[in-house]
Amino acid sequence: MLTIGQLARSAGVGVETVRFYERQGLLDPPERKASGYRCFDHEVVARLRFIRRAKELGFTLKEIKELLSLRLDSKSDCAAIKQRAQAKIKDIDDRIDTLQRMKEALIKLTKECRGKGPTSECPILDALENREV
Amino acid sequence: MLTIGQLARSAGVGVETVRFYERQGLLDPPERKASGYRCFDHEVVARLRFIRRAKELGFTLKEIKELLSLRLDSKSDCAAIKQRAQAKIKDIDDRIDTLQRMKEALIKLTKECRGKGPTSECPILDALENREV
DNA sequence: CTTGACTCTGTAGTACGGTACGGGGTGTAC
DNA sequence: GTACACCCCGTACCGTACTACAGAGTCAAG
Repeated sequence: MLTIGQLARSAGVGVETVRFYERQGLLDPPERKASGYRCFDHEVVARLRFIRRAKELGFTLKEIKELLSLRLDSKSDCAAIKQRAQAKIKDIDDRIDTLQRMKEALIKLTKECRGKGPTSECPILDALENREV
Repeated sequence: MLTIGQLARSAGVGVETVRFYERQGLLDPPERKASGYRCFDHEVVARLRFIRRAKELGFTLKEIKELLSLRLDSKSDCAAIKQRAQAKIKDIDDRIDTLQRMKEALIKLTKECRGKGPTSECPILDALENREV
C-alpha cells in the first residue's frame, strides 16, 4: 500500500493532482489509515498511467472518466470504447482542419508583406482591418 | 458616435465583451457623456473587426494587443508584424503536429480493436493501461 | 409621467486542468 | 524529544475569453 506521496512519485504526477482526480471521480476514494492518511493500492498507479496516456491522446478528464467507467462496466463492450476513440479521431480532425485554415490564411498574408516599411502600410494589418480573412 | 449597445451590434459582439476588451486594454477608454455612458467613435467598429479576425487566425487577446500597439507605433515596421505572423504559423504547425500524432496513435489503436467482446479484452483499454502510446 | 429598454459599476461564475496556500496533525529518524 | 518531511482539509488562485448578475441610474416613446 502506498501513501499519496509515494503514489504520486510512482505515477509521475503531483500530490495535489491525485487529490484533484479523486475529487473529479477519476480515482475511487481510497482507504484511510487511523490517522486519516490515504492508503492506495498499487493498481492505482496503473490507473494514473491510464489517465496520463488517455490525456496524451487528447481525451478530456470527463471523457477519461467515461472510459474508466466503461472499462469497469460488465454490460458494456469494446464497441462503446471503439466508438469513443473514433469520435475523438473526428474531433481531432476538425481541430486540425481549423488550424490548417488558419495557417493557410496566415501564409497568404505573410506572402503579401514584404517585411519592410511602416506599419501603416502593412498588408497584414490592412487585411485584418478591412478584409474578411 | 455610438452607445456601447450600438457598437456591439455593429461589430457583432456582446456589450459585456466590449467592456471586457476595454478592461483588457484592447480598446482605449472611450469618451463619456454627462450621464457616464460610453460614447464610441465609428472607428472602434473597425478595431473590433480587427480583433475578431485576428482571433480567427489564432492570435490570443494578448498577442492581438501587441499587434494593435505595433500598428500604432510609428517606430515599428512591417517586419515586426510579419515576424509575429510567422511565429504564429510555427505555433499552429506545432499544434497540428501534436494533433496528428494523437490521431495516428488513435487510428492504430482502433485498428487493433474488433469492436466486439467485453471491455476487459479491449485492446484500446489494454494499451492505455499497459503500453506507451 | 410612466414604462421599458438601455447603461453604469463591481463582482462572481463558466470551462479546463490543475497548482498553491494556510493552519493544522502525523510519522520517523536521530 | 525534537526536527523535519509528510499528510489532512478547504479554499483560493492561474490563464483564457468571456458571460452573468445585482442594484443603481438614464433615456426615449407614448
